[in-house]
Amino acid sequence: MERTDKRGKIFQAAMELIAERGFHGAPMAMIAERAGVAAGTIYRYFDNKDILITELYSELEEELRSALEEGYSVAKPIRERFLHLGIAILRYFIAHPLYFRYIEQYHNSPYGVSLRRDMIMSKIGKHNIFKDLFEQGIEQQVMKDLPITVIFALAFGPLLVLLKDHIHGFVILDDGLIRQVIDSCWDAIRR
Amino acid sequence: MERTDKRGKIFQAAMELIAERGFHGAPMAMIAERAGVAAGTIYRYFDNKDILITELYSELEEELRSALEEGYSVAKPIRERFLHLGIAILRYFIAHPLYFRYIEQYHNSPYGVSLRRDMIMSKIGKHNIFKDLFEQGIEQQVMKDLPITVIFALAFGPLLVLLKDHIHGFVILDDGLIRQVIDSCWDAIRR
Amino acid sequence: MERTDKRGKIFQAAMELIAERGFHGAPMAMIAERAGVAAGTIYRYFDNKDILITELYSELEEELRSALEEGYSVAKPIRERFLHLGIAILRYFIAHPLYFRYIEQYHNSPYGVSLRRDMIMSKIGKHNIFKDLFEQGIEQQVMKDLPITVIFALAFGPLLVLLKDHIHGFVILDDGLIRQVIDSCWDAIRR
Amino acid sequence: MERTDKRGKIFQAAMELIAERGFHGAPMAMIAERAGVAAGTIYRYFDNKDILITELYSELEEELRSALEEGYSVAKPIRERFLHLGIAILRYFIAHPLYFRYIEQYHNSPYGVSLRRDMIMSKIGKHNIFKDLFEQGIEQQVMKDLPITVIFALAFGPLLVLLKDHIHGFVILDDGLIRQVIDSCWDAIRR
DNA sequence: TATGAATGAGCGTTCATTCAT
DNA sequence: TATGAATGAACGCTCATTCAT
Repeated sequence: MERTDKRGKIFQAAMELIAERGFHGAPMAMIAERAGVAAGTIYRYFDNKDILITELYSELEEELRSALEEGYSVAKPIRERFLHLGIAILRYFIAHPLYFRYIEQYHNSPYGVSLRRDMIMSKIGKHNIFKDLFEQGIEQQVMKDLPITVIFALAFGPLLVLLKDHIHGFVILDDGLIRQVIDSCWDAIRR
Repeated sequence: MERTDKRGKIFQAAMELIAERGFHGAPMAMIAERAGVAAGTIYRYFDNKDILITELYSELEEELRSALEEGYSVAKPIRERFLHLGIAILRYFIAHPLYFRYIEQYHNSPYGVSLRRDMIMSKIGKHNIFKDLFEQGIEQQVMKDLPITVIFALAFGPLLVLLKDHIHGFVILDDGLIRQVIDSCWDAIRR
Repeated sequence: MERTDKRGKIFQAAMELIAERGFHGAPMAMIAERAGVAAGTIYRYFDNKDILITELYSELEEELRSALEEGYSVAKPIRERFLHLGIAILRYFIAHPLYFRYIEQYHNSPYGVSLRRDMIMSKIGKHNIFKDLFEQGIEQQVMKDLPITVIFALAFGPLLVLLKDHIHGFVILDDGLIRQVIDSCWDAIRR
Repeated sequence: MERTDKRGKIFQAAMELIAERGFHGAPMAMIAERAGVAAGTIYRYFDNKDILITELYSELEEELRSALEEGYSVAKPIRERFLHLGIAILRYFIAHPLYFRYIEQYHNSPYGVSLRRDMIMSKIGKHNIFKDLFEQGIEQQVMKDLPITVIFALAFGPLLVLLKDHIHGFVILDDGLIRQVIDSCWDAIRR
């Protein structure tokens, strides 16, 4: 459609700058410059900065969801599904560290407060693979009988911390370590 | 001494506003107003906003540290020490939710980037009770042989997520649940 | 090109206000108002107030230099060249009293301290017509054998005082008086 | 009288700071600190900063006048009296460079604009030794028949420039040079 | 549709001055 | 008389947003 995909360029520029410098380190003029458009042009695509930020977040979240669902099958056993998700999350954000930083920035800001609910958990609509997985896990007595919120925290809380550490270079998450980490998370929630 | 303790009032006002609205949602004039002082007065106590923010953080961190060390004994067995710390962290921040929010804001900002290292881990000087505990745990083969960073993430990552949830009302962490959570964290790191 | 020449208007407004009221009597908002622009607009043309002040000075200095060089010829005898310069200086600043005041303000401020060297003397590059003139004058034994700094002071010090007086209305420098003054200055330096 | 002469200390502190840093580089709090008094104390002695500045100027001017009058005799011939004054001015300010800087600051500011009239010329009351000297000089046809303002500029303009240069280290005014300079000034005004 | 100059509210900070002690 | 904590107006500057071109 768009010859130059200005919208995409604005998105990319905003994502990079905000991920690297925070919302207040990324003025609209700077986003425009990096996107190669005029400042006013951004407002053709987004009503204001808040909307740009929020839509960008939604898009990233959607992309994450589809990445996680790739190769995911509800037919597989609980544990296997859990391992798949855990590994997929780590791999995804290791491959896209800026996405992780952006999402973090978002959650840790007035923007994120409104739609709330933990990062990956943001189940809009009926089907949330995490929720489904955990409910089944508890039902089948494979997982501890704890509130889903708690299961979620036990399962993925460590990943958030580790991804931060990985991005900052405090630890290197290779495939072996990733597997050990997810196994340990499983230990936390399994019966 | 101080009849009115303006410094304390400024601290409290800044902490509340920043916890609730972020650094940029808390202009100095607003902090001053909530503290019941004139804008210029803040500068008698803190050279500038950055220093106010940083000193406030240091103070909160120090308070946390001393809260955790209360009743903590290196003489006790590893597992018991771990339980003590986990429970203490949750209880402390449940009692002081604004402290938690403030500290989160701080870490998720250019300020926190410099001293980096996860929240509670910020070990100044030689002895860090977390580091000591985990090193001994690994050495005594009570904990998994993983990098300390990873152990730390497994042990406390869930708590960060849960505290957020608790503060937002998505879960209620009573004593029973607290205990179950910490037990589960232990499951993640124990051999 | 520019229909409205905002940069020029800002320059003019800044020059007038600073000349009349000093640097601190000319807030950016006031400069903006007189220039007929918004306060923020100034910053499109000048990074900050210091740069506005410094560039304005450079521009004025350049204009002065070119005014002095007009009709000046190194081929003419020393005395004639001296008369030309003296008269030209007085005429130039009588015609542009605000320039004189601005330049004075500049030299009498932290800004002017760095490039220092008396007002008109500010020789950039090799060739300074004043320096050249005085060196030749001394060499040819037409002028007293004194340090150039001293010759300069004797030659132009009176002009600075007189221009101030003229601007304040304490004396009226007409062509006759101008000539007498410059002749007297020549008396001070000639052998 | 005053055991500690706070007024004098405030004067000295203000003079030094303003001479070195300009009016705006010398906040009342800084003056107070250097004077060893509390900020509020200054207001016991001077109604406000403007008055402090103005009174300080008057005092310096008075001190200069009395320094110049020392050894000055109307009985001596014109030329001798002129030499006396010229040399005395240079010596005085070479000995008190901060006084010179302060007076310069003062004249080059909104403060100095009101009482105006050139530095040393500020004749309050009937008898001004400069005015008297120049009037007699003209009358006796020892000096050129020029407006007193002009004579004054020719006589003392060079000194102002040279003192600046001396203070900045661009020239060293020793006794020999001082004499040559004053002689040259005499050349400018003498018939 | 795209531009980017222009806007002006809002920020962090300074400092002359006041006043309770 | 002296203090210095407190005040708040005013400053330089930023940046989300608008709008004439």
